[in-house]
Amino acid sequence: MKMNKNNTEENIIQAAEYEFIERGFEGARMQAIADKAGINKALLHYYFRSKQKLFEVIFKNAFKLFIPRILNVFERQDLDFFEKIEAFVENYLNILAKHPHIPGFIIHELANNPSSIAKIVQEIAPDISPIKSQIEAEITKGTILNIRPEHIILNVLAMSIFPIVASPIATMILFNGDKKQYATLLAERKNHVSDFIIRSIKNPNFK
Amino acid sequence: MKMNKNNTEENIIQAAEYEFIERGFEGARMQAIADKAGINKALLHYYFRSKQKLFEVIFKNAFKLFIPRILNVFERQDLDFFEKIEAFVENYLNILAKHPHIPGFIIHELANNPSSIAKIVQEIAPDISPIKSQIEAEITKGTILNIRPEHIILNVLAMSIFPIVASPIATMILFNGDKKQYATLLAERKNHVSDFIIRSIKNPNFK
DNA sequence: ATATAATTTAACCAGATGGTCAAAAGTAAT
DNA sequence: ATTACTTTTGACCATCTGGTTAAATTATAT
Repeated sequence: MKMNKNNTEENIIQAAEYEFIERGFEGARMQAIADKAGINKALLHYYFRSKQKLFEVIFKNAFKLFIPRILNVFERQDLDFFEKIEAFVENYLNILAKHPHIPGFIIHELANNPSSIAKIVQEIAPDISPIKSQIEAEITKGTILNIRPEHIILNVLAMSIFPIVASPIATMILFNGDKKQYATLLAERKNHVSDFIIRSIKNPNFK
Repeated sequence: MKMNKNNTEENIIQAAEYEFIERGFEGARMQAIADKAGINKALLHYYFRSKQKLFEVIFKNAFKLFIPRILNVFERQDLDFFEKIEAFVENYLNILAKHPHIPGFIIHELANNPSSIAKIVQEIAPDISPIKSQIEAEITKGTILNIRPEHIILNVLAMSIFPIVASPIATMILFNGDKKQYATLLAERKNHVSDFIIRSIKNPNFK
């Protein structure tokens, strides 16, 4: 019996995405992927030669989502720097809310550091130098305090990503495991994070 | 031949710690642990009945390190709230620097959420209500802005933990893979993080 | 229709993996 | 020295896992 003629590959990718992101490379099972895709395990190897190859496809996809369209926002001429931060945080938190398991997946797989995927990261990694220079320009103008751009970038990412990556523990510690309360907190952060950042970097003596 | 009479158990734990934290539960191999402990694989099962049991011991230890002695710092009467934050961040970043792989380990294993370890977390999870009430008291006093305590706590943890958990990607994105530069940045954060937090929560109109 | 190429499957395989067992080696007490 | 107990080992096992192969099925072109 045969129902899908051409979307087999897409089925596999979707199934693999779920399995790899949910269980990690080591935890993922080719059989589970085959089952979820509704196909034979041998067909998996027909489309993607090995677990490793299939994984690399999934990882690449995931990493592209993880590396946000920051750059777009920071190229916009119609926003001042603070507005750019606001726009970025809101966009990014929305993306993360849709794909909450991606960051943890990336981080974990990259910690196990097989050079194969490190290479992928290097290829897709974005160039943040424009953002750095924008921050430096703002510092020169005097609108924001003299803080190393890397700290600011890291703080924005940390405050955006960490609450999602660490949501199980955070839920436990902050709300004794109550997921609804934690979801509410996460929703609040769309405004909170950018406010928090801006309050801390803004030069109170400007003008 | 027999060299260690009684420290076998300790050898096992150390070896298992390394293996589990480095490779995760799924990636860890009992054989590797046995080898690293310099013993037979059967002896592993003699001391700890199963991989799962051994893992739970390691996880518990790791989690105790991950959950910092926050509370101690926040009970000190000789520090005002801002000084407490400074002390906490410095202490915590020092602990994390000594055990950089723990947070990622905890987060990843908890994401795979087998109820067995969720139970462990629940048992050891600290009570943060004293910190919450301290923050609320400061808000009432007017020393800090009206921000939900949970956001502040989450931000402190995020800015402390994330740069370490995500160090491979962060190093890649911020410094094109230059680990030394990233290490320098991490060192700077011992002052940066608390300053950044305090600047953002301090009420500029107080008194 | 028929030859050709692409897709799919069932059956298998070798190696790895967590775990067991009975016997050996070591330790301590009488 | 014998007994009794604990610690350690080598050999082994059932199962799982990624991967292969040859044959069957389906699609495509002539």
